[in-house]
Amino acid sequence: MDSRPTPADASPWLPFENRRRARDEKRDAVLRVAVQLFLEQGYHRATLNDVAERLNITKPALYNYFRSKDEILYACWSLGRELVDDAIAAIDAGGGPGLARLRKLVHAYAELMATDFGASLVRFDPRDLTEAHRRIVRAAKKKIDRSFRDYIAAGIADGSVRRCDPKLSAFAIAGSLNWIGHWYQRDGASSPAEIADEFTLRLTEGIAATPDKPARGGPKTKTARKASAPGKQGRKPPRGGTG
Amino acid sequence: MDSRPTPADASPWLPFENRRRARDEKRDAVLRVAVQLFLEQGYHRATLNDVAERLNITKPALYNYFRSKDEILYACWSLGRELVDDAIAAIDAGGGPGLARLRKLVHAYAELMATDFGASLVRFDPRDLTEAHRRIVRAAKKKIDRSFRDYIAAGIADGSVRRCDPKLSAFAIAGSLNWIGHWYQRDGASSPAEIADEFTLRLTEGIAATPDKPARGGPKTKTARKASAPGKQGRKPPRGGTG
Amino acid sequence: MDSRPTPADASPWLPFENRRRARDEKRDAVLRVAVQLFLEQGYHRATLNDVAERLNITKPALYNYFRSKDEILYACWSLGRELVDDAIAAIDAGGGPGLARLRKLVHAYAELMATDFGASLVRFDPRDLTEAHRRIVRAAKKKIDRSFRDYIAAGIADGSVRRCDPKLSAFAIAGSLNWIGHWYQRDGASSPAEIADEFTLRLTEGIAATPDKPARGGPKTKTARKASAPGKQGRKPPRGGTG
Amino acid sequence: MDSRPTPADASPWLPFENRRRARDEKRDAVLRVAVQLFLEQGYHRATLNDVAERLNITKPALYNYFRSKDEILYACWSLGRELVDDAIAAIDAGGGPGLARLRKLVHAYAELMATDFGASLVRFDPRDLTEAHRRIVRAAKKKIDRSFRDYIAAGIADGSVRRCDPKLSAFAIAGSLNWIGHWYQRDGASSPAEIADEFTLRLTEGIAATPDKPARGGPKTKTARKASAPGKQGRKPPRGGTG
DNA sequence: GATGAATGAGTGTTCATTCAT
DNA sequence: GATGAATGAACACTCATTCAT
Repeated sequence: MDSRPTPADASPWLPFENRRRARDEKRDAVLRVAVQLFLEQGYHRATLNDVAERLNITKPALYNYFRSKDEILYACWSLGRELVDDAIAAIDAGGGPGLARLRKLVHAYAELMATDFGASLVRFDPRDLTEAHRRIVRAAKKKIDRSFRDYIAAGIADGSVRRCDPKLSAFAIAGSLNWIGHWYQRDGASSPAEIADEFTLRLTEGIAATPDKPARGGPKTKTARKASAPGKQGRKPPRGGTG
Repeated sequence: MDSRPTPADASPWLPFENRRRARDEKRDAVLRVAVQLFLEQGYHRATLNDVAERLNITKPALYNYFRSKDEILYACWSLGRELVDDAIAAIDAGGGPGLARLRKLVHAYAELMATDFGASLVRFDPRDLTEAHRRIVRAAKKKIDRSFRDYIAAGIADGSVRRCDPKLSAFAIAGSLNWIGHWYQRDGASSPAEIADEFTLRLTEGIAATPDKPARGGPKTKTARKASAPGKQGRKPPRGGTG
Repeated sequence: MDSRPTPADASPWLPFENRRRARDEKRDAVLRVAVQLFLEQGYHRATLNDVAERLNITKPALYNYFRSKDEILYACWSLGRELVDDAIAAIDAGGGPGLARLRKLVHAYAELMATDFGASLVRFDPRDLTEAHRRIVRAAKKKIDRSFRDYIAAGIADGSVRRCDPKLSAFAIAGSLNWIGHWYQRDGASSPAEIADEFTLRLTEGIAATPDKPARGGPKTKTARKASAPGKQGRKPPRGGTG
Repeated sequence: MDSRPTPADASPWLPFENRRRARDEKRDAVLRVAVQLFLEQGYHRATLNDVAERLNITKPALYNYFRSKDEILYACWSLGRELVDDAIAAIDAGGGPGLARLRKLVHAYAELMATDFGASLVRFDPRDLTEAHRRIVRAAKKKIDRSFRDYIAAGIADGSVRRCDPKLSAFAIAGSLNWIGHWYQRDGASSPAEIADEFTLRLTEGIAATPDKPARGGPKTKTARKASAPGKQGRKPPRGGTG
């Protein structure tokens, strides 16, 4: 048995396997493995050798796809960013009252935080990037923050959200969500969908105009909601909230 | 102008200065500089040479006070932990309804997150520590988390807090607070006290039994609350909530 | 003039030379240079830089072949051990009376002590090795000692050796031989073969059953025995016997 | 209980003890501890801190008695040398046939090899000394070797020793003896006196003019010779002769 | 496209030695 | 005489990166 987190067949370089998959596929494989390793061991402790080893290739081969270690880091982050951007774009496209949109974002963001690339967004240290990339990261984060605030402001305007400071509220909500990226573990007690459901409810009930009466579950998930009556204590985030 | 964050006179080794301060004072100076540097540049990028240089000593001199780099890291973290423990002890000693205690904790914790040693608690990576220290860290974090939950549970019992899942709520609150350690900057728009006041209000209003009517300001701070009417947009967290 | 003991062409890394020799050849070259340097300067005084320099490579390149300095030390020792083991195996395979086998061993061992890898066996300090390797070393030494004793015991049994304490006699003989590793120098007055001949004679005459009548020269060497009549003072160990 | 090899009271700096002993006494104490540590751990692994610690003093205090670490090493060696010189002087003063004197030397030398300062002579590496000291060491060793050869030559002249090559014989004998310094352990099976007796017998029986008839025991020791008939297997050197 | 081999720059750590007190 | 503190010089080891093949 192979106890490595990534099943060996995730690597397009597997020996005895067709080695002619598209370049992009290989690039993606590098990122999948890298993001995992970076999260698992931390960027500085994880060596390119580790990455290469898990891919059944050698270290210099990585340089066919990336120019440097920090470029890999950036690419990981970038993939995570795309996910958030897509989510935001979809929500924006959907329209609806501010509170609904906020809830959709919270839900999507929470789920993303439970993915490798999503967690990249908050667990990687921008100081490991080049200045150029660092600037891009800063801008992207600002944009995401903007969305939170905009939805809240819109909600206030359309009456779905109580009067409050959008900046600060966005801030508190995002902080809570970001933290998920630090504690979530695949083998934890709660599934990403469950966590997302709960956080959607909890993080918005405080600012909803009509407290306590969201349609419970907001953006529906196909999640098997394992018999937890609303209002009852049921959700179980795996570890302590202090990280 | 000296652009270094620590004013030079923070070092007991300053040339031409009285070198006879106590050993503990020097040890503390090392920690003050180290925690700063670790936060500023990240643990791995900050070298012991950097630390020593800022103290006007040489690298090996550090080994008079600490046995290894990771021991310095642990000592920094340890100091932060003491601060939290003291705060919790004081609150426990004070008694009062669950909600009041929760607010005190939120307030104290938020303020701590704006200090170097406080931020250590959430910004240092336990994987940089020895296994022994890592275990201590884990236990301490669990204990802090416990306090959040206990206060909430007590609040529910005494009627000061609405029925909710203590675990999850503690989780959301602590997540939001921890995040402060990641974005707070000394030169930001809001003072630690202001941030603490706001977070105390916002993070607990959602679960208070009688929403919207906290005595506004919870644990009073002597903070000059610069004319910001409740409900109006006044608080200014420096950067986006997405870290 | 190049005063270095190893002629430059011993290095497969010589500049402007074909660099494509086999990996094992390079590994061996490292060992050849390392053992030399370790004997010459002592393990602690010899740095990996020294080793690398003599090989026209850089220090980290050594890590392609060995994981640590002490692993190099062990590998040197290990090569020496193989030589002894082979000699013993050959003698065991050959059979013959105890005394004859003892003489063969003394002869072979003496000659080995005059080689770099042979001297490793007695000049390297096992305390520089890891515990695991140290155990192997101890076991190997015990096994060699065993052979000396067994041959003596066999000799007593078959009448070729006088009655004596095999343990102690083996001890005295081996001690004398081991010491060769400490004083022998390539540029000394006696060749390894000469030394081996003499020691074979002297160290066994005391315990031979029929004193004074070994076939003079025991295991014949093709050594040019430079006109030294038996009984006359001819052999010239380079330096004093006190090391 | 104190498990350290040297009883604590060997240190003139022991707390609560009269601290006013003579300077030389302290110097000697340093040497006693140093030689022990150097033999125990090896010169390079033993730090001056280790030495100081065992003496209940601090590292710089050592510099009151010695100018450098290698001077301590030399002083240890020097003490050992005195012991041998004294023995030789006594033997020379005593006169007697060559064989008798040789046996006295072998006996005395063997016993010395079982002492810390005696072992210094053969276990310390002269390359750790300054060039000046190294020269002294070389000269001293030559002189000792000279004595062995002289006694043998005298023995041949007076008929007590069989015709042989004095140089080589001295060499083999001394080698065997030196090796004792490498394997002797205080807690071994044989006492120094027993070892000395045995080696005196064995190492000279081969070259005695009338083999097998030494007055058994040569230079008498008061050693309790635990019932071991001559010629029978009785002596038990603790470990293998291969070091 | 991939690799084996090599490197340069750096990092924590050790330790004999010095010096002001 | 003794110490606490500091230092300089080294050293083993790591790792991202390069390059000839």
